[in-house]
Amino acid sequence: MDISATASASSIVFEALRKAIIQGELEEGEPLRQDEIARLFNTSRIPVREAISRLEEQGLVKIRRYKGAVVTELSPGETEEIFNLRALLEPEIIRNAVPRMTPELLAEAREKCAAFSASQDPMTWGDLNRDFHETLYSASDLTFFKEIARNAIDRVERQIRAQLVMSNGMERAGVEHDAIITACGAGNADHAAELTRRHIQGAKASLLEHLREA
Amino acid sequence: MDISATASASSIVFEALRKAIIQGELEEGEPLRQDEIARLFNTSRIPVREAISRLEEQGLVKIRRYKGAVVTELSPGETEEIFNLRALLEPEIIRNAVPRMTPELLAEAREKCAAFSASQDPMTWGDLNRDFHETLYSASDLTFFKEIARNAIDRVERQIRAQLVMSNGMERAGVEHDAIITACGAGNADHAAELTRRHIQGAKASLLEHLREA
DNA sequence: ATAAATCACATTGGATCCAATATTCAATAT
DNA sequence: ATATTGAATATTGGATCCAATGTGATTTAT
Repeated sequence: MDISATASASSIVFEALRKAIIQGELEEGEPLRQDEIARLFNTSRIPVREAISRLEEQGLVKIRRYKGAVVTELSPGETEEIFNLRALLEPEIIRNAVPRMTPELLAEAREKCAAFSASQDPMTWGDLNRDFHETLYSASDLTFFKEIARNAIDRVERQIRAQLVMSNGMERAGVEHDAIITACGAGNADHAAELTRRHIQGAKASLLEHLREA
Repeated sequence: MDISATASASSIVFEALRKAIIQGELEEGEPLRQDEIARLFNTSRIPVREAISRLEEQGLVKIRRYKGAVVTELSPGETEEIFNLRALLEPEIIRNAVPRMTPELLAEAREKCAAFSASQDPMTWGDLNRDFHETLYSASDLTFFKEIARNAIDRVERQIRAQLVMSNGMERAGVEHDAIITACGAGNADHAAELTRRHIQGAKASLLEHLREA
């Protein structure tokens, strides 16, 4: 079933560009050339333009007429605001998710958590971190909350990755992940939510401190 | 300055379709025919398709490949979730806005508030209501919060309008607006935030009750 | 008469082409 | 030498055309 659900060219390009942006392969402020992208995907500029339109609606790029699209740049103040948004939304997602977590899902999340802490390769930290959180969130049925949170995370994913590699970012994240999943396992939704909020606020604080130094 | 900032065809079509959807001119589930829309705006299907791509990213339409786009339908559960999202975000926007409100802005908001309560034409209630809230929010500098809130409101604008015309919707909204703006005028940000939260929760409750009846 | 198959039409997805604007760089004037 | 103008090039926005898929009516077989 679900035959012929092949993705359209436009959605393939969209997902690929999204990934390239949040992974930092495309720098902030870097222009997206339609022709170049079209050649890259063996397609025409039409699907590329639809993909770029979508990216702008997601806030990942800015379009200026006849000038093209560039990867959105965030000021420290804007970064802080998005972390505050996350600190408001994601605890609610966790609170909703905890009573819906099956033993299987908890086991999977523990694996992801361990994989994150065990990884030695900084290139994978961002993905493993996100993978862990998304696994927890997947138990929640708050589809819109998750949609917004996903977009908020997308917008600051680059900074999250930066935060992980700096000072004791990984170490602290690992400890906090352990605490969150313990609370989830104990079925303590409120505590898991509060830990998630602090996890996000903590990341924000250390990130902003780092930005101030630089 | 800022000459030649003419809007592209695609953004004109996007805004027009967005308006048509949130105002209910296009029914839930109604298909959007690219050709028809293109003719309507004296343009080709290309800008129309970019506009529709944007609308999907905003959640206002759903696209199914080779079948086209239809106006998104919301279940009562989804409607409730979006109101809960609003109840989380909009109080924060107000809390942030209150200390930034100038006397001029307060005066403008009072006018909008009065215009809303005074209007006898149900067709205008939705716009006047939104106009009032947006005026208050405009004082806030939480651009992302406002962006998300705007989208959340877009998605349930139809239901908000329905809620206003039913039972004592207008009357209650008028009273609650008065209380909110009084708190804003007094500089009591926390109280204004709490009143906003209750305003949204109240609208949600009466809307859901109405949906259960029908 | 009914159900399956087929064909014509409608609609969307994508490619190619043209127009409008921006950018670059050389030529010219001061 | 530097600033300015203007042409050549690059890039985006939009129109038109073609291919792929869906839809609905009609035909045909049972």
